Amino acid sequence: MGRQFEFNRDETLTKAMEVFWQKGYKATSMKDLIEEMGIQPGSIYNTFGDKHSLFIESIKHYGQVVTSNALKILNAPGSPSENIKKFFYEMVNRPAGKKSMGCLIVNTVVELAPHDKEAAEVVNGVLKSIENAFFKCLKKAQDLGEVSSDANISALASYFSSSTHGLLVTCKSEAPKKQMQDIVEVILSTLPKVESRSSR
Amino acid sequence: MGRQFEFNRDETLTKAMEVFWQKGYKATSMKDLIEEMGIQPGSIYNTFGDKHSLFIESIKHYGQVVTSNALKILNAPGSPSENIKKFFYEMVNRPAGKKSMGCLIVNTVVELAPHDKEAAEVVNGVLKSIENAFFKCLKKAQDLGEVSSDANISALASYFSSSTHGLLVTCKSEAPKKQMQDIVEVILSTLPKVESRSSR
DNA sequence: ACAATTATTGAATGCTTATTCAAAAATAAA
DNA sequence: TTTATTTTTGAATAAGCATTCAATAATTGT
Repeated sequence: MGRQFEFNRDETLTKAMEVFWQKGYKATSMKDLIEEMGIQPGSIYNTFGDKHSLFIESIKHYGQVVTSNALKILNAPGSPSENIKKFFYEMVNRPAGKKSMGCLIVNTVVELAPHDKEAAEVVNGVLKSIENAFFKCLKKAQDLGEVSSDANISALASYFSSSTHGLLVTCKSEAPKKQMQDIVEVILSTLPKVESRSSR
Repeated sequence: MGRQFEFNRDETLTKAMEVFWQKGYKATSMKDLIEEMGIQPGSIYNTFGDKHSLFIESIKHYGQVVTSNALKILNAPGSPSENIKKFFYEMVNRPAGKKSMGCLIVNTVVELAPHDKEAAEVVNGVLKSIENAFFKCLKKAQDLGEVSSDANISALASYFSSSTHGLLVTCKSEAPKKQMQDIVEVILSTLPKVESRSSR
């Protein structure tokens, strides 16, 4: 009963997420959001609450997408250390346009986390999930004998997570693809090779 | 001739730099700057130009400090690979208060570089200087036989730079010191040990 | 057809922002 | 002491900001 919505909630949320991703929280104005989401202020406030609530929902949504994507790669059947390699090579092969955008989670850690407890909780949760996925993947690798049984896989999981952050910052600073590939090669050299292919 | 300045230019610039470092560019208001720098708007505009010019000068100043500090460590006499280790252990042992502030250069890469050409030029210059310091340090290590002569030291330099970014993001996300140490251990495992001390 | 309910609209709100400027204060030269 | 020069002050400005709300439009149940 009553008038029905003219817009799709998920679609407009995705639009908002993209604006925040591209411009950051503070640099995104309600005017930007109104234009990109294609709805009027009243509809935004009625549906998502204020700007901050909309941002929190945006990073939660982004977090879900990025987490499920990471899990899909790291939990894929077959060699777990090959899956970790795929994870990093996928990062290097991102579409050029999205490179300067980095990752909304990492961007939020840098821009907001220290002063915004609510945002910090969300992004720390996402980071913990992905680090945990690395850990489980390494555990499996260890069980299969791909990784030495006395390796500190907890440390390795933290390292891969941190290395991901590093790549996402590096790719925002005009680094050429070749350089990104070089970095990934070194990151992965901390893992024993499954098959001895090509490089150095 | 004429009235003389009542404040010290460098001191107020340092104050401004600290505010930008802590809060970011967009989240820092002129009111914040007026309070922290301890001078009135007219004096700021008269001395530094507008907010953006003051920011550019702030990141240039920060860049000089951080670059000279990195060079001091990496170019120190003695073993170059030991110097690289010191560089990373120094990062882990930063005062706790400054951890959530990360690094103004990395913060700027994430917040502004993609949309602010002038800021991008400054920070990319700083990053290039530090990566180059890593390269020269690795070259010296190679000449001394501390690093294998067929190692790709250009790739390693990019890797150490990217790893630094990663650590500076990780430390902004409430990561405990132990975890930071673990990560550094793995980062440094890509370097051959000079002396075989403790950990693997 | 009417009443009740709910979404949409966009102008209006009041607050914050960066920036300017005229007046006042301090200094140095004449 | 007066004049010229330069800095300081802080109120004033105008633009931009997030947010609200009364009016309007669309829909459903009676």
